[in-house]
Amino acid sequence: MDLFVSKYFNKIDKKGRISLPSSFRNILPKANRNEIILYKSIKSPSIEGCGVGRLKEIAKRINNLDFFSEDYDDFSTSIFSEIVTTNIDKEGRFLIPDELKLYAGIKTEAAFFGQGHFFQIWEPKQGLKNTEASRRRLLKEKKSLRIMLTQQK
Amino acid sequence: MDLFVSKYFNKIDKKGRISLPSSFRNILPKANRNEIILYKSIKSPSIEGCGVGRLKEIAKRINNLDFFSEDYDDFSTSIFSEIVTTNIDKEGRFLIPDELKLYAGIKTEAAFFGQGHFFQIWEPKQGLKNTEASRRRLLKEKKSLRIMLTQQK
DNA sequence: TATATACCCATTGACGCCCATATAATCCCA
DNA sequence: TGGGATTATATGGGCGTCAATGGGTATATA
Repeated sequence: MDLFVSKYFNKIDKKGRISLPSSFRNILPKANRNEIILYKSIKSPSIEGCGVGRLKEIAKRINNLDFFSEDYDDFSTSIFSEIVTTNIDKEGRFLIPDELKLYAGIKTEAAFFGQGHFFQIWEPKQGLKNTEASRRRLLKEKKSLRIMLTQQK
Repeated sequence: MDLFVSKYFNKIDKKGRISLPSSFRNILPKANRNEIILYKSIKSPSIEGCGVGRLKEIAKRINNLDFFSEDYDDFSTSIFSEIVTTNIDKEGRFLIPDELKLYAGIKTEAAFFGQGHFFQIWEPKQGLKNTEASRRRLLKEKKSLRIMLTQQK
């Protein structure tokens, strides 16, 4: 399995450390298993995270934009300056910067939600609420949902 | 990680020294780790900086402009003649020339914003304002944003 | 000599590394 | 196949190291 799936609820200790779920750690390439990137989600009060490989991919794409255009600056600023890298210690724990904790309303506990190629970190109650809301929205569109789920390759 | 990412707020001491963030220093090649180049940003009241190796990259980009255009001269003059090199001391600090501080409105504190292959130095409040503005512009162009953020490896 | 800058040393707080424990999961063998 | 033994995971805490910052002094340059 090379996708972030399932959800986990972990605690933040006195030093601000929290364990990245083991199954998430195992998805990171062995080369860069001790570092992840975090950034504010654009669409929700949550933190998104993934391995550093994804960042390099983004860097390449931005670098291909016209260097002297306004778009270049906007992307560069909004993405690079907003991204933080954080180290994972030998026990699999990392620090969530205060600014990001604030943004997501996280205090002593956090919920990890697998999202495939990345994951989200939520304040536990809000995260669960969001999951329910998503599900409800989907069920309202049963028709399209059925298409999604029954379609064979 | 070999990219300038995240943002940092450091102080300028009485002697005019300011610490280059540790994560930025580590990106500089060990060979030239005690020297960076600085220049006025063309598009904003900020200072841009990078390792000396990037000079070649900048030259290449300018070279790609039409040699007979006004832009070529303008960029060439504005950038190359404005570049200054500055040394980093054993503690990781350097001096920002007065002219550049003036240009960016920097007094006692400065904000470093990672921009991938280079970084920007801002007067803290203005830097934050600029980040917000960039983000707002990008959100208006949802299409391009989606391209940047959703594409998977 | 006066001003600027580099080098050296010191302080403080944050962070990484190491070790420890409890609980859960897995293994392994009789 | 049952159940003890081993391993893995989440969590707690001590302590040394490093980063950011301050300041004294030597060196250089004008």
